[in-house]
Amino acid sequence: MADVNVTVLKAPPAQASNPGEPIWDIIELLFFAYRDFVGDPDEVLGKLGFGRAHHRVLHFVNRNPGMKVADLLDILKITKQSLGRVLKQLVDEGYVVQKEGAVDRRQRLLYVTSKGEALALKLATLQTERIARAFGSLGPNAHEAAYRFLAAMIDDENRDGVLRQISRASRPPKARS
Amino acid sequence: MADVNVTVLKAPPAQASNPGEPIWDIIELLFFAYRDFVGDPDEVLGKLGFGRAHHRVLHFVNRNPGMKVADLLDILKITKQSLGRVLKQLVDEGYVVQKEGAVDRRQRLLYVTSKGEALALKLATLQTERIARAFGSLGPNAHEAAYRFLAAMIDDENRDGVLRQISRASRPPKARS
DNA sequence: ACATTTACGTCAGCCATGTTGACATATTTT
DNA sequence: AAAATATGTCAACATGGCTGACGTAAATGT
Repeated sequence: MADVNVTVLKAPPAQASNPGEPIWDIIELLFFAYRDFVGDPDEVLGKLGFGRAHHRVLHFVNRNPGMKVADLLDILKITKQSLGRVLKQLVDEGYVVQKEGAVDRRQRLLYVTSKGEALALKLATLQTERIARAFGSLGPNAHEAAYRFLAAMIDDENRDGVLRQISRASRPPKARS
Repeated sequence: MADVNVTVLKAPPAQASNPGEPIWDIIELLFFAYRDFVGDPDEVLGKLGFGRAHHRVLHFVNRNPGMKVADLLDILKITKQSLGRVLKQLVDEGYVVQKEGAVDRRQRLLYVTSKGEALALKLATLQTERIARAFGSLGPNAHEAAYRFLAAMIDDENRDGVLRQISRASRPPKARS
């Protein structure tokens, strides 16, 4: 029996949002919540000589095996030079491999190794524990509420693409010869 | 009549959370939502030669007029050297002023100028528009749901302090001679 | 009264990770 | 054959974290 917190907090918003006035509470909560959220993996990453940039690359490669470098650049919205630096380290240390594309041999399709998958899972588990703890302290529809709120916060132009990518990721192992 | 989006999206979570498995959708949505959220102010800041570090300092000084430097360091969790760099620029360019503490004259209490307040408000308004748009596309209790989710995501040790700080911020103008 | 602690500032240098710009190489497309 | 595409690389620079050392003024403790 895990130590699950099932207390349903009755926390009211700090303010009634007057029209036109900044929504200070959500602005600040996003800052604090995100900082704690991304802070969890830092200790593990630090021991390996990696940073958050490595985490992001490893995460998305793990979730989208066989993705192109260009796709990764699109998701991360950084330059290929910035990506190249951290990607090279991940490849050199055996967390990621690049395979020549079968159909288009210019492509270097990205895959995690088992070592990389293990690390990605370890980091995701840390973050999942925080999320699960939060959901446990809220009502039964907490997951759906969080999903809808976060999805609605994404740029209109990106939202559909992101949601599609999230739902299809890690479904078919994208069988490759 | 503003162009308010009142469509209530019926977006289901991408996955039923199997126990012990990473909650991939929320992990990724946090990444994308936060990136778009903090991206809004960047253009404005860039024109002024400022970055996100300046934004954070300006934001919290605006919200907590008269705060001590030590308090700001606690909130931001950075070193005084890192803070000093951006704070000095904000002071030099007339966005923030430091006043000697009346009771403890070692303290340099921080206040935004009217120029600083105007910028803080401009940036907060950009982010508020995104949040309001999101809430508009969700149900009537979206604000409370988001508040509770984000609060639950904060470290247990910090949560009460953060919530207290959020609720009392900008209430009393902290009258000062 | 004097010693210590506290609040803050500063100098110097390092690191991680973002940027632009230019150029190279292999491969596919036209 | 020429042009476009996918990727890599070199060089230089900016931002914003960090550590360590040191300084100064004011408050606090004995």
